[in-house]
Amino acid sequence: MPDAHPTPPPVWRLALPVPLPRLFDYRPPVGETAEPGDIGQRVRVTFGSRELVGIVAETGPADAETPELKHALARLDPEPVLQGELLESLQWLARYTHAPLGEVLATALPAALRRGDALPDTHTWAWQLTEAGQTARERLRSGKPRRLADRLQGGPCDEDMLDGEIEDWRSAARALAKRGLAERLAVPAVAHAPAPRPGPALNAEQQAAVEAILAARDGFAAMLLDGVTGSGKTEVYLHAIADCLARGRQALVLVPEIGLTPQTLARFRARLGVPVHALHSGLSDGERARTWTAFARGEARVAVGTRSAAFLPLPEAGLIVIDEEHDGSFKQLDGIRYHARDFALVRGKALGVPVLLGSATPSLESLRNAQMGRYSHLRLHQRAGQAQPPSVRVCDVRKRPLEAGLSPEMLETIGHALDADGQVLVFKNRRGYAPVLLCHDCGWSAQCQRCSTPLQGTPMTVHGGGRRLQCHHCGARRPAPNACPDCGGLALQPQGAGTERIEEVLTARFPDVPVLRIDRGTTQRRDALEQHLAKFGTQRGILVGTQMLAKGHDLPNLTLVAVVGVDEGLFSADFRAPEKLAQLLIQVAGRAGRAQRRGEVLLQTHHPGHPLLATLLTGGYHAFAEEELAQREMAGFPPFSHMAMFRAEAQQVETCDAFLRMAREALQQTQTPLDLHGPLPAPMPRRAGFQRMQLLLSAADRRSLHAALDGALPAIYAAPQARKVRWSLDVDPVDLY
DNA sequence: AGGAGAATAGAA
DNA sequence: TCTATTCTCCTG
Repeated sequence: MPDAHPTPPPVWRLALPVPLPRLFDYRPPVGETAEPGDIGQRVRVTFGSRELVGIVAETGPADAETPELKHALARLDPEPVLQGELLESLQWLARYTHAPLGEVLATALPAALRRGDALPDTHTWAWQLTEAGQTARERLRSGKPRRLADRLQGGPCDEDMLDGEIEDWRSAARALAKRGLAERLAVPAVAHAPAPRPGPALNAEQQAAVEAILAARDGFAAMLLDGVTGSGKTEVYLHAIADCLARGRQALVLVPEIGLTPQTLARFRARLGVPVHALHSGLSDGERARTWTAFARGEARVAVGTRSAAFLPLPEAGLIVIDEEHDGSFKQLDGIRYHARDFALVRGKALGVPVLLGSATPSLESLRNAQMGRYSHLRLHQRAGQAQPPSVRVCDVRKRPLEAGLSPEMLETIGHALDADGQVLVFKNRRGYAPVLLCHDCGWSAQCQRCSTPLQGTPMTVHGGGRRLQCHHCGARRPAPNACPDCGGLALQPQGAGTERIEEVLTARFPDVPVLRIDRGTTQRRDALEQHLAKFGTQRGILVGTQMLAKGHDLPNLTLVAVVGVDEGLFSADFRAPEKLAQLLIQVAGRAGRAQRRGEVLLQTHHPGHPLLATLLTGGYHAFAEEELAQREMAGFPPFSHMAMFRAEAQQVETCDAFLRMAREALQQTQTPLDLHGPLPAPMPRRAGFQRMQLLLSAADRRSLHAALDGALPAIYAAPQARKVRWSLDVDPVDLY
């Protein structure tokens, strides 16, 4: 009997890469049907007047309201590109960041796949000797080609492996190929049987850490590997990864942007004996898509990558490692504002595999999680080598004549280090854009009278070209004083001199030694830092730089690290500044002095008695962290509260203000317990002709924060003010001011 | 977001 | 009156 109300055929609900918080229904191409198994497939559709690639997010009956749906143009994949755990984790990420699913999925897919390109071949390239090559090998003169020929004697060898074994093998291979002695061949990327090579023996602490990781390998576990600089965390990773490979599982290692060096990769390759896939922003779209696909097919085993590698499919996952977990580069600052560490933890949980977070200076969030028993806490106290920790001195610069922020004592110490044929690193801490006002005579800095308590000062930041002070908590404004309210001195000045000025002064003062400045301006390209440092070598001279120089390349002849700009971290309006400063000081201090010579660290400050410095110098990072966590708890800052930030940008300040006030109103309407700060001018209130403002939300528990956002966002999206500004929402923002 | 059609303001 | 530019609306 025919159905009186025939159920309409199911349709696809597509996640499209547009900033609209909903899915779009389409009928499949004519003659095809929508099946639940289509979820995760890419399809091409017309959307308005353009064509887009979307992902099937759901299937189901069409919405009765919509009269006639369009047909999709084509199905792009026989199999879903996104499925299982990765798709579920990405759906979680869309909910957590309150971002449209389509944009999240587009961010997760490699660019080539996002555009709709076919899934690439995943064969790898290998080299082998030709028959002529076999016989001619012994007659080759010793040199690169001979070394390569010897290596290929045993059979074909993967290009990836050669990268780790023979330097510049490509030119040697070209030479052999030209003479018909070697050839390149495509080999299907089957999982290689790992051929690990032994490393140095582990000390007792490392051994214990490895055992703890192996004991937890059969399910999800978050583990904080908390080890001092030089304690051999990488060895622990390598052992855990080798075990993971031996069980036939995939391993993912996330590293900060600055940490993915050829040396790091070479070390992994040499020890693990399988191809190690690097994922970083320098890859071409093609390479990226190939690696992604090879992991999706379970062919590739080990990836070492930066932030976006957190989106790699891992159907046979066994372990996730996040090195330098405290590093700020894991947080994406535009588009989908995700935190790769936090997302990796979510994935580890969904995959049922351990997640290992390593750092010498763990984030306060992770330390708190360890304290609460959510992470197991593996400590490495011993240094692996025999290097001694550097001596650290504080240099009081109150009332001292400064040249580009450098005191006479500092210049003198630099001179001594150079006289002793040493290398000097002048390190400029540069955090945030909004400077605080500081009295050079007594160290007084401007605080908000309404928000400060005797325990916790709330700095005001300098705006309006030095004329005005503003509090980023309550929005209070007042004119900047002309004289210091404490000592009456007239030496009030906003913090900060740039690295260029420092370089100038040092070049003038030490004309006979090379001065090399390393910062974003001089070092754009990925390998430029390596090249600069290699060229500089171990000669006597001065390096001037920022964050980039805090870690990475070895500087064996570095005997003095001089740190300026410490006060900006001590008195920043951003509650995370002390944490960042402490991490940086520990890291940068770790650069001074190697085995032969004891290093020296000099911190220049107006606050020689500041508790942060005192605690850090006497008790080390963990003593600092404990005090700082107590401060955060008292002040109600993360990890004891949860934050989100609305940012808006428009030609007119009033437009931004109107949007954010509307958002504020909508959030208040939800009746959720929230603290709202703003709208306030953003740290860089003007950029490229745009005015920028922000609205900060803070809630005691995460549930309230998300409830408020869930409740308010539909109204915020729909409001007329939203169409007049460029706005964004950042859950768990890291840079507040 | 991004494209299209509508509204608006300047130049002949 | 015509055209260059900004504005507003919509996307299935």
